Amino acid sequence: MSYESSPYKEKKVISIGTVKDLTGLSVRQIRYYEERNLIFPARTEKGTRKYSFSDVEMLMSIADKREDGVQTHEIRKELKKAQEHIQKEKLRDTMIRGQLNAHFNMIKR
Amino acid sequence: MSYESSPYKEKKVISIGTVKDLTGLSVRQIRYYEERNLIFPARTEKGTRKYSFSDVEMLMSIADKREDGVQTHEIRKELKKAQEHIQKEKLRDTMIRGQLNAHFNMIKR
DNA sequence: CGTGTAAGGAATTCTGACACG
DNA sequence: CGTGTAAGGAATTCTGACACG
Repeated sequence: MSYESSPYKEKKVISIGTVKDLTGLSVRQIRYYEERNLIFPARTEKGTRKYSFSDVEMLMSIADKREDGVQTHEIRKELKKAQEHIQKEKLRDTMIRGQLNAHFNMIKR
Repeated sequence: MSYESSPYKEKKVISIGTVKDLTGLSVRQIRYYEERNLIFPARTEKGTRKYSFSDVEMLMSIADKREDGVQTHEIRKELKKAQEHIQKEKLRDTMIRGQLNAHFNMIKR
């Protein structure tokens, strides 16, 4: 109950025009939400943006919040909080693993 | 042990240039394999091709076979066979379901 | 058969900027 | 703040065709 792990969901392969079709947002809006650090598309060597399905979902969530009058700055804060939460979870997992390993090593020797 | 069901794998959102990068094939080759009915990209209203991750995987499999000297015509035949097999599986499932439903209905009444 | 390439045109994407409310 | 738009340029994609082995 923590990780999404479809290999396809995170792959950055969708160009901005397709993202526009998928989300109903304008390319202007899509680029602007990037400027506000809400999404982080990859770039090809030539500089064109590539989005993942995950990015598309995030954009739809942003669109919902914007419709409710939430400002990008607020959305940014929520996002940061969510990311910190994930970091803490990872750290906790790492530490539990460390403890378990320590125990096993004690037993084995 | 029958169906692939990631919602993302089948969605046609990748343009031909990205498919080229993903597969290492030339756009000429990618279009040619379509002409030979080995892949079936979608088209946008403007006519540009859109591929799914599934298409990308098929292309990689085609590339492997071509390297082994298999002609597109042969690959086409294999593909047709595989598709017929899937059809039969679906039919069998449908009939089993029908039988089961018939049984349940008998019991219920 | 399978692939490369040049040709011409249409559609896409990019950036930086001005406009508006 | 959030979004539209016109501007200029670069890169993408499309089709039909000729070339080659």
